[in-house]
Amino acid sequence: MKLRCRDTVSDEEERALEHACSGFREAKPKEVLVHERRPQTQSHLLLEGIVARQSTLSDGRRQIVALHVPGDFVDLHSFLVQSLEHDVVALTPVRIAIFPHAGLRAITETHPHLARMLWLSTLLDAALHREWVLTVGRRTAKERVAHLLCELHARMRVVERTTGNSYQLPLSQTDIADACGLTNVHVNRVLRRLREAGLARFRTKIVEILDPEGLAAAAEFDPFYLHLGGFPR
Amino acid sequence: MKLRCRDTVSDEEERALEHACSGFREAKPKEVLVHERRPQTQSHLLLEGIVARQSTLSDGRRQIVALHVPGDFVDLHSFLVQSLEHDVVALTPVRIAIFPHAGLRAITETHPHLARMLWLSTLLDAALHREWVLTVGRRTAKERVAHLLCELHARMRVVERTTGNSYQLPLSQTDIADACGLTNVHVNRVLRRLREAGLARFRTKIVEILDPEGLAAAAEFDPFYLHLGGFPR
DNA sequence: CGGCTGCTTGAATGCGGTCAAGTCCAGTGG
DNA sequence: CCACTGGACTTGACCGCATTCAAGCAGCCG
Repeated sequence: MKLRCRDTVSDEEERALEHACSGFREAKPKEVLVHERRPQTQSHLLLEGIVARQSTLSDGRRQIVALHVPGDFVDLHSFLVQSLEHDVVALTPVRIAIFPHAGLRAITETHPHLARMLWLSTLLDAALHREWVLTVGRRTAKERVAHLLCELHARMRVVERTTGNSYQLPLSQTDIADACGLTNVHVNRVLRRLREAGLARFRTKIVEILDPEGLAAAAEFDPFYLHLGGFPR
Repeated sequence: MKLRCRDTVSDEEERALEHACSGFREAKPKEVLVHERRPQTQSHLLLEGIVARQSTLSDGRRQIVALHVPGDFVDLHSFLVQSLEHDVVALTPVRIAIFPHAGLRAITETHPHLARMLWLSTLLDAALHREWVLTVGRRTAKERVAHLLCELHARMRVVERTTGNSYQLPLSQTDIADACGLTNVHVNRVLRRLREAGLARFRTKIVEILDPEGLAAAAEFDPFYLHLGGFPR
């Protein structure tokens, strides 16, 4: 639970955070963990698996607005906005830690530094959102998929879910398409092109990055926006 | 400065906030207020005018990732992430209030409720970002432009910058294009179609919404994501 | 006056979507 | 054991929305 090491977290703060956790939960793929527009009284920290935040237009067009890997606070923001404007859905089997809002609120009253760290984690979410706006707004299909593979590689590595240049990514091509603002058919074609270009491979739910520099160049990926550097807050 | 009335702000908190403001600044269109990747020591609250946060790919493709209207804290997040991954640019003549990070940090130590309000404002930013991901990822060109006009109308109304169903929007069509992930040429065509359909008009830097319900329907616009409802935090 | 920026419109191009058919499984049940 | 089923992946052919390229126009300013 001490995954958030962009700044030092004291033992006392770690205990305060553990104290705010009321329990755990598991869920299966496709299960909706949080429904949009329903008042929430707790937030969720992802321990294992992958979850998506997604919105759907009336005619069924679906967009994944964020993907989360283990260690991410999936809906910390519900603590202050009460109800979400999107669904939170498990894409794989997941394990989750639950944090009632009352406890989070108490932390903001008594542990300002820890509160800033939590605030920071929502700011990093926002930075990811902005990069995604850039991606779906201006990058080509090939760049989008390549960028997503690079981003997830970097984020998975932080939480030690990679083995060298490959990592498990138990998503369907349709999931990737909905994250990139493309169709599953076109994602399939793009993945083939990436494979044929010797850049990356995605099969049997495993991503292998064959040419890290080449893939990053093709995506114009620069991990700066992940703000991985630590400094005192 | 008491624009943030989603929850009550006490006199004492208002004074604390005013105390944290170190001064003011003006800038002309196209001026870069904050450069990406440069360490920051202060944040900026927009008082008058419109600013954009934008990223640019190496070949010049530009994406506006956020637009700000008076009353918005443009880069409050620099307080915790130190340097931004995007530029902050004035699109019109602007007037700005400056808040050194030290003062903001002090607020988090001594005014937990005010700190939560500031945190909330960054969460609302993130909610806007997510809606934009949905927009550029899944909406058609016509829907995108219509949605932007609706969103800005709602946001401008909150800060009393509207007169009935019209408001000043001193942006170029290229700015709108870069916000919507389109080209200026196509935005021009879409605006014509919106006008011919009797939905909205945008000329001489003024937006007139001729058919609010029709425009919202065409955009599938629902202001819920703006989280305008107030409740205690 | 020229020069610049932004708006407008037309014609051609192309990226990604749509539609459709077919393949490859893992799971299920006869 | 194999037939059946459903879901995800793959590939091809065609289509269309938005881009690109280009030209012309309007307003503003030195």
